[in-house]
Amino acid sequence: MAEKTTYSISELAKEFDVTTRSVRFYEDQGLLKPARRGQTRIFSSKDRVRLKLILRGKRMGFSLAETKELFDLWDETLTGNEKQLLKMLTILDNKRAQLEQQKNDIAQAEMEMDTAEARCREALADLQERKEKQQTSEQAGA
Amino acid sequence: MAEKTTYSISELAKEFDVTTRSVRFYEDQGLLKPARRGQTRIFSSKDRVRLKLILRGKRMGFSLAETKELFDLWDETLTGNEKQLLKMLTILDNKRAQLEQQKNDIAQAEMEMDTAEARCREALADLQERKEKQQTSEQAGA
DNA sequence: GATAAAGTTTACGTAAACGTAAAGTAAATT
DNA sequence: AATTTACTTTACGTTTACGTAAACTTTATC
Repeated sequence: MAEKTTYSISELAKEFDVTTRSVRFYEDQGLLKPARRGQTRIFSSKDRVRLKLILRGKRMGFSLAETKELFDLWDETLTGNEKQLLKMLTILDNKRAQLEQQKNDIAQAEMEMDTAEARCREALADLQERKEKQQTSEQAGA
Repeated sequence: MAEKTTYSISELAKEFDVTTRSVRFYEDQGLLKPARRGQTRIFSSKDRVRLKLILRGKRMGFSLAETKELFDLWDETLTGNEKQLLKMLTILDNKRAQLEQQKNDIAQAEMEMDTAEARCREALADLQERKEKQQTSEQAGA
């Protein structure tokens, strides 16, 4: 049961629910580097992983340029250059700080959504009460 | 010690580290509704809160349009219309789902950053070893 | 062999979120 | 009175992340 190793552009597009245009654009920007058979793009499972990372990055508010920077840096670490490795470590630190900020933001947002929901439910309950009162007063009047 | 209740555009810009251009743009898009003294904008603490929410939203990857939608909906809930209240509740649910997705994304990213950092540190350790070996061999050769 | 289906390049168009002058007003300072 | 300082509006420019159309090739199907 080996993992599938190559993908067509439309296979990837369908799997991740993006347009082929987007995939080609990501290649154009240097985020994907599919092989070619003639003109046709052939995506590897590495490309697939990168696409997944691109999209997650987008959901997290990262620009394509930011994501590309990470990809490039990561590739450079494979050369083992000490300077690059250290740079990668500090960048990882920065990203961690960003994630902390995002977690805080999310926690705040969740709290505010809790109080917002509570207020909505109260307002709805009030409306219900009024409805019932109106019904009883109608009964009394009948 | 009452909270300050009004702010100039540059006060807000400085506090939140955005340009006055951005603040004016947010007003233009209907996200802020400062009062005026003559032509000059006078921002209330409500405006200040909204600006804070706008920026948090941006950090979380929300567009201005999305944030505006939330603002508008929230304002509408104050009228107490039942339909609006129910709509608000379902939208809150959707946003919660989004936040869950983001939390998953963040958790995934953190894990991958852990392994990335580990690989960096290993590579650095390898480099250190080689350096030391070279030094000892130099000593032996001398 | 025609024709559809999936792929390609090239290129212009667009929405979002501002940046960046340009030109003017209004109040405070020298 | 002149100038600095903080505002204002108007409006064109820019970047990002694609959409969309045109014109073409390659492969599969009838």
